[in-house]
Amino acid sequence: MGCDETRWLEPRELDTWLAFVAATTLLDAELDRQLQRDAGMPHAYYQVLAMLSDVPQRRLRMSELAAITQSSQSRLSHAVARLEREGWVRRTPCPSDRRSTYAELTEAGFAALEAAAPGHVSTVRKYLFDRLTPEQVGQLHEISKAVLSGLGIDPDATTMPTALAEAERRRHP
Amino acid sequence: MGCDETRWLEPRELDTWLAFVAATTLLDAELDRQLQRDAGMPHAYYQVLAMLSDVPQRRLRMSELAAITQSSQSRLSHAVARLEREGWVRRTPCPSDRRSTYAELTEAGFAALEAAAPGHVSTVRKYLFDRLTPEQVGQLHEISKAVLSGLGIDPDATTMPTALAEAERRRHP
DNA sequence: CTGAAGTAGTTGAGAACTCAACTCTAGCAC
DNA sequence: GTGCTAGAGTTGAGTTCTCAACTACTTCAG
Repeated sequence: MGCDETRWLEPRELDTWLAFVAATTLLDAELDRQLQRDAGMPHAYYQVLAMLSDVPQRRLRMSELAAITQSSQSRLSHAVARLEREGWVRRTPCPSDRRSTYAELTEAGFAALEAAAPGHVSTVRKYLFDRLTPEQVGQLHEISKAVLSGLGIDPDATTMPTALAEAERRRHP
Repeated sequence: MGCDETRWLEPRELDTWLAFVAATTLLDAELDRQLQRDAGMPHAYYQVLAMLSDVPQRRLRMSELAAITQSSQSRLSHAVARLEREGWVRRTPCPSDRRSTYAELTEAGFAALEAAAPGHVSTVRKYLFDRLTPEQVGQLHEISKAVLSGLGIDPDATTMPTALAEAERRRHP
């Protein structure tokens, strides 16, 4: 019969897949562990602070912030609630659209980020960039962008200047 | 002063890092969503069943299983508890070492895996391998192995035959 | 202006994970 | 043998995340 239409992974693909899953799983765990231990926050929260720090006025609407951190609205809402309890982020209502809320990095939040950054960056170096040749960095960039576009994401939207332009354009089309 | 010894990421590296984090975060979320929706299990649990299915007798010691699924012992213990409640895995004591426990795939577990596999594989294809050229698959494999070895993992240990040999050798050195 | 549909954000319940503390067993020194 | 250190696994508390339901506001058709 015409059963089993599934196109399984070829051996090369399977090996690649298993290695890729293992590498990303462990790398992510390592990043979380380092940040949690040394800075008291998981990687996802670091990203929130980092994105806010890199933006004019150090504030963004919740939905913009969710978009550039690859977070669901719900997840971001819980995250910001925690960051706010910590005193690292402040929520303020948006005057022009009263549905919206600004998330704004506080001084304490900026200080926490500055304290966390060196350890985080050196972890990223240690486990990723130090192991790769310059060509491999380029390859990884291309591969990541290819995957992103497959997920319906404009690959430039993960880079701050463009991410902002995107968000801006979305509001004033 | 000689402060700020941190070697920050260069622009190329930063772009690569942001794209990589975004891609892996979203890809992982997509895999979890697909499996949770269509098979009632997260990706991590799928991996447990998949690894067990691929092994003689469809059973492994908990610690071996933890190693090849990149899981902490605690995480695996919780996971297997859930899979056991579901009737997909059975725990049996190991006679030769009474500290150890076997996790064994049940018939129902095998059936659940068989039912889940096509959808999972086609998601992996759709969002990863379909977007990559054959060269990029090779590059991704090399990059993943480089990262794994940086994490102190033998990259071959994610491939089943070798993973078993490793575990075997560890027991009878 | 009214109401329908869409957008922004929050909330609560439950699932999954982390960390540290714990039990039980093995292997080894003496 | 006795005691000591190490290994295998579990547990519980606390944290983060997901999903679905919800509120509140905006936009736009008519």
